[in-house]
Amino acid sequence: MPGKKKDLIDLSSTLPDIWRMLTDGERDQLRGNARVIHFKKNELIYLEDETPRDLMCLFNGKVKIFKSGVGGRSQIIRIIRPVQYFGYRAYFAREPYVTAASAFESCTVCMIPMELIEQFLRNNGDLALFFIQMLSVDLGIADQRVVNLTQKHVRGRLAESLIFLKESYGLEEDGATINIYLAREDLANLSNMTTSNAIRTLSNFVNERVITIDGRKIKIIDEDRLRKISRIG
Amino acid sequence: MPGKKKDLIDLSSTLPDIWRMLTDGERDQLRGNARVIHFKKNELIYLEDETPRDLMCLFNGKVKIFKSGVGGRSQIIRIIRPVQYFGYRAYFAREPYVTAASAFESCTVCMIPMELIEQFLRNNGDLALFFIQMLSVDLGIADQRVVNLTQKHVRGRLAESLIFLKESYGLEEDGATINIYLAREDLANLSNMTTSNAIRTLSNFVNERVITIDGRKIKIIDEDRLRKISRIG
DNA sequence: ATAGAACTATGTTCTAAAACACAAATATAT
DNA sequence: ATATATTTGTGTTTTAGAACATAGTTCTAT
Repeated sequence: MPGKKKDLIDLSSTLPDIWRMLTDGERDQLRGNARVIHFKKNELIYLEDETPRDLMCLFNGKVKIFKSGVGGRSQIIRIIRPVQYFGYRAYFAREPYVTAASAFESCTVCMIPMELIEQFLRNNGDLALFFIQMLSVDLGIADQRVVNLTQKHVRGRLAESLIFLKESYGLEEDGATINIYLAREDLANLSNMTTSNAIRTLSNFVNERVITIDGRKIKIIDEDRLRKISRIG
Repeated sequence: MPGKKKDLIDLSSTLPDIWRMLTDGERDQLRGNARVIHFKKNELIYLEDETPRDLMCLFNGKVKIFKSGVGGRSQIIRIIRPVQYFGYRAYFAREPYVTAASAFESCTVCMIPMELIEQFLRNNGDLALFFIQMLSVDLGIADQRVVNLTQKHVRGRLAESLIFLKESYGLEEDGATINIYLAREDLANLSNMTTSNAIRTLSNFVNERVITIDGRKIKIIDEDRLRKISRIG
């Protein structure tokens, strides 16, 4: 069916890790079952308690994975950048989603039925190891995050988030501005604090000449100091 | 070599999940490479920053996985009961350990070289899925734990830990006493609070007739109320 | 272009939990 | 058995950060 949107995507270049590990037959199956879906800014990609069906691969845009906790307070659990996979954990655990995902900004996501992936990796040790490694890395990060979010003070947590955002999404052409446009509320939910505290602490960082802010654009002036603030908590 | 300690252990009954999935040849290899090691109470099993080498399976006893955070403050990340596997995450992530493990009480651990396990699961989809599922479940728990530890108040966190200990290690013959003998400090490190607060909050629970305490023995009197305290935070 | 909503900023008050201090009770070692 | 260390229990003080209040600012939609 020439002309169908999914045929226009070159999966071999957009799904680099997985594509490389597949046989020709598996690649055909993947081509026939992958869907590419576009999400607008702030649109929900999946919801807590839903049944997981697809492996998702973020082609472009930015995604947050979050959880609503006590009194509906939201906590951002992790953020996704291109090209990263997400949405597969709950399927493998045979559970409904315990998190939700939404688009920070408009983005393109490739959806591949998890049944297909499971079938592939049962006979493909490399692919199995690929998922085992991703899960293992994420679990290590989650363990670290428990300690950081519970033991560091507000300044340390915010500094850590800024560094984390920089390392995840990089800098703009000026080599200083963090390449993401986040509301203070999202910054707060990422760092486990109230919006007021995120705002106040950002101002403090500005006064201390560690960063500058221009609306939502954050420029890192003194990364060493920021890292030190993050480290000492 | 009859008489060697490792030959005395019947791996088919002590490693139920993995054993079931192996071929006869793999079972022979496993028998030849598995070691059984005994740890005394409070002995360290592995340390943060060490290189992971073995898959560990707890045959009996109780183990804590913990991390030292800001100012050396320790946080218990998860606890292991027989028969559970641990120690494999860091190997799969190709990282040094980010946690340490020690014996709550004297225990027996079976060590299997990770190289062997990796080799097995490359050709064994069921075994690969077994590890994928364990990691996926643990990652879901870690995500939930981030929210619980950061958003719940002291009472909610302690109530949650008590229920968690009960569900992990069960009750003694009286059907009420939690089957683990923990110092208040460990209870605090599990629940992200100071020892004083663990002691004080335990006393409060006693006054409210939710539990009774006799030294380190904790008896759950009103589990419904305890669950409610945990839920509302 | 303008109204309404959402976001940002800052000051003030309040509270949960940490920090500290000390005594009593237990455990451990010699 | 006795001394020493560790753990438990409680009261007091201090503080980080939440909650609340209010105003200015910037989006967004029609």
